[in-house]
Parts: sequence; C-alpha cells; structure tokens
Amino acid sequence: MIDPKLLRTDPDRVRRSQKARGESVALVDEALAADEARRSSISAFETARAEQKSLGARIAKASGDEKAALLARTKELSGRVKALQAEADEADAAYTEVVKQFGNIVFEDVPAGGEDDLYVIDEVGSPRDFAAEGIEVKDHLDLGEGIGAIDMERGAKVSGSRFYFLTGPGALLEFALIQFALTKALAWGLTPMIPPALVNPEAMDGTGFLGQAADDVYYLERDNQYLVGTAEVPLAAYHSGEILDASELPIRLAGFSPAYRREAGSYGKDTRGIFRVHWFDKFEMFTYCRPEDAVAEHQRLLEQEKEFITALGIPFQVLDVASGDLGASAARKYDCYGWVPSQGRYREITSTSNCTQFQARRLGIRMRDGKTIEHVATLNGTLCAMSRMILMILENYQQADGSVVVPEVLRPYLGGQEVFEAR
RNA sequence: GGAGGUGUCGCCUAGUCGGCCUAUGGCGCCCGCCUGCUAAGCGGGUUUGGGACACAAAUCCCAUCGCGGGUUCGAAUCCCGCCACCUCCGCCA
Repeated sequence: MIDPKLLRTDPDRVRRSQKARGESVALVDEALAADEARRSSISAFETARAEQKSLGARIAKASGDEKAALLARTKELSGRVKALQAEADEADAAYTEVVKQFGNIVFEDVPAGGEDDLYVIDEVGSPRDFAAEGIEVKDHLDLGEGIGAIDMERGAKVSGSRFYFLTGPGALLEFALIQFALTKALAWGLTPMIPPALVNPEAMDGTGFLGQAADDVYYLERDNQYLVGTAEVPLAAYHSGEILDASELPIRLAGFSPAYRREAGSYGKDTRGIFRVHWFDKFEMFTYCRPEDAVAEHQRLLEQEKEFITALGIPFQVLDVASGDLGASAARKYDCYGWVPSQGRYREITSTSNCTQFQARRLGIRMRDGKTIEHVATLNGTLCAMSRMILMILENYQQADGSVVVPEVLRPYLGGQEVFEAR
C-alpha cells in the first residue's frame, strides 16, 4: 500500500508513478474523492457517537421517570449511530479498496519503458567461445539427460507438464548449491530460515501477490490456503502486525523453500527443459530495515547476488528493470541475466526488489525509534533459484563429449568430484 | 477429527449473572524531585489506529479487551461464528 498521506500532500507524485507503471492516472482522483468521503462520514459518526455516550452516562445515574424519558430519547439516537457507523465502515472499506490498487511509488530515476526495454547497467564475465573450442552446443535438457541429472518424462508422468525429477547428479548439484548458498549467507551475516510454503490469505495478500499476479498462484480451496511462489511471502509475513525495535534493524534473512507457480499465460513459452516450471526450490534473501537505509540495502543485496553468480562462473548482465515491468510491490528492481549458450542470449536468474514501505504497510510491520513509530522498509533478492542455476551450470560448463565440469566452488560439497560424465 | 479449557494496553495480572471500566495492580521503561555518587524513596507518564487545531508541542474527540457478527438505550462482561494456544482422546509422518 502506498502512503495515504502522500496521496493528499503530493498527488502529482502518485500520478507520475502511475504513468511510469503504465497504469491508470485517473485512479488518483478516485482515491482522493474516496478519502474525502471517508473522512466526512467518519466525522459524522464520531459526533453522533459522542452524544450517545454522554446520554448513556446520564441514564446510568438516573432513575424513575427521568430514566424512562432518557431511554426514549436515546433509542432514536441509537439507530442513527448504527446507520452512521455502517456508512463510515463502508466508506473506509471503499477507500482502502481504491488505495490498494496502486502499485508502489516508482523511484523517479527508474528507466522508463516496458519488459522489452532492457537497461544493462553492468556485465560480468564473457560467454565462452564454444565454436573456437570445437564444441557443438547442447541445451541443458540434452546435457541433463545425458549425464542423468534431469528426468522430464517421468516428471510429466507423475505430475504433469512443467514438472521434472532431479536425479543423481542433478539432485547432487542442488544439494551442493544449497550448501554453497548457505555458506555464503552465513558469511554475509544472514539468518538462515526454513519457512512454511503454505500460507493463509493475509500473508499472500499482504505481500502483494493477490493483485495482478493472482492468476499465477496456487490456491487450496478446501483449506483456504496458498502455495507460495517464493519464500519472500512467509519471510515478509513473519513479522506482520509487529512493532520492531529500531535497534534490531536491519534484520537480514535467507529462507529456503519450494516455489510453486502456475505459469498461467505462459503456455507454449519456454516449454523445453527446466527453465520455466511449476515448482523449483529457492534460497531467497529478505531484509527488514529503516526506510532511509533501503536504497543502500538494495545495493547490498545486488552485490551479494553478483558475488554468488560470479563465484559460480556464469557470465551475466545486470539490468535496471524498466518502470513498466516492475511488480506491484517494487519501487525499483534489478535483475541478473545469465548467459544461456543454447539460446545465445542472457536469461533471468536472479531478481532483487526494493519494496520500500509498501509491503510493510499492508502487513502492518512497524518500528519504534524513540518516540516515533513508522513502517519499516522491506527488500528481497534471489540468492539461488535451483532450477535456473542448474540450467546455467549445465550449459556453461559443458564439454564436447556431453560431460559437464563441476564449478570449482561446488566441488567441496561433492566430495571433490570434478566432472559429471555422460552415460 | 472428537471433548474440555484459555485469549485484557511490552510482560504478568484484576475485572465475566451489562452502566461510576474514562480497564485494576505489579514488573519493566521514560521524565522529574530528593540525594556526596548509585540504590532506595516520592511524584508524574507509559496500547495502537484515526481525526480536530494551518506544521510541531500541548490539548481534545472517536475507535481499540484474539478477530468478525448479534442482542441492548448501553457489552471486556450476554449470544453466535471464526482463529490461535493449552489439556485429554483418536490418527500419523
């Protein structure tokens, strides 16, 4: 949720943000009108309620005829108070509904455009020249099946399309990545977390995933619960409704969980292999911090992502995601795109968002700093999405005979193994 | 899944056959007084949200006793639903 005060004090700022997102600017006037209506109906209710209370106090002390007279008078008032209260509740709900439609206020210096506008702000490493090495590039699925790491057919048999089994070397790779990510997370001072992957509606809605992204979320109707698409959801909701002591901040977490995504609307897109799947495991970083520290914290998360990908030896680019392609919660987002040799282009492997106070307002996460209380800022960033990273490793470390070299940093977690041989 | 119990302003707690509850007391915390210093003692303050006053401070108003409804002129208190926790039974990694 955006700051209701900002709407009143600087509606133009909100209009600019809506425009940058490519969303309705008229919504601002709608919200202002709803706010006005809300305040006047609340004030009408409060006046009537005050009168009712003072009458009530007199009734308590009165008796006999006086009491009877007062009772008669207050009966009528009681009905009015109820009606006014219903009106006020309704106006308040209507206002909230409008305000919740706004995405986070986009930072002014976020580049304009949509998902096709790629602003590359950094580049690390460079793709191998496979031709020069005399290698005919295979894609991750051919390689994965070749070394016995991925079984898509049985994934489909057991669970349907976009499901897979990681087998033997594939499973070992994931475990090694988990260990390596955990080692990094601890070195950076993050607290490791294993959160529930099933959450209630408040958690899902509070993190902003039931808005424009609702179709992409699995919902269990019988239990009124949602399968999370990222550990960001339970990690954000972890402190919901709490007032944290400012001295505890920043709180830096690294949560490991499965990620479930319906991938609605992506039929026929990236259908081969494990690039786009309904489930994968992921290590996700999450920070609660003071609002004024959020921009620096965002850089920190990005640096950690870059360090991780660099250590694994995957060539990648860093993108400053265009304003029209931001998620509802993000004021700014950086994506890291890793090189996919079989596609001859860079594809997303990590993403980090600065949600400023947007999520914290919805989830009621505040901090007490001396006498003042205000909402914290929240940020999230991918540490390691297993399926994508395995894909990157398979393709970038392939050899002419279909074997795959193990990235050096992972060898300690694989008993020193250096190569996965093709079978 | 079945039976019973519990849920009060940071923590503990009083209050439940409706109205002096504007929610008691203790601990903790904050401010002040006193005092060679500290402690003790004394006095005051201390839920959160919204709103009024052009900002701030002060003050005032409304809401807030797990959440949501209902009964009533009036609900922490009575009724209904939900949630969480505890105990026992059943089932089960």
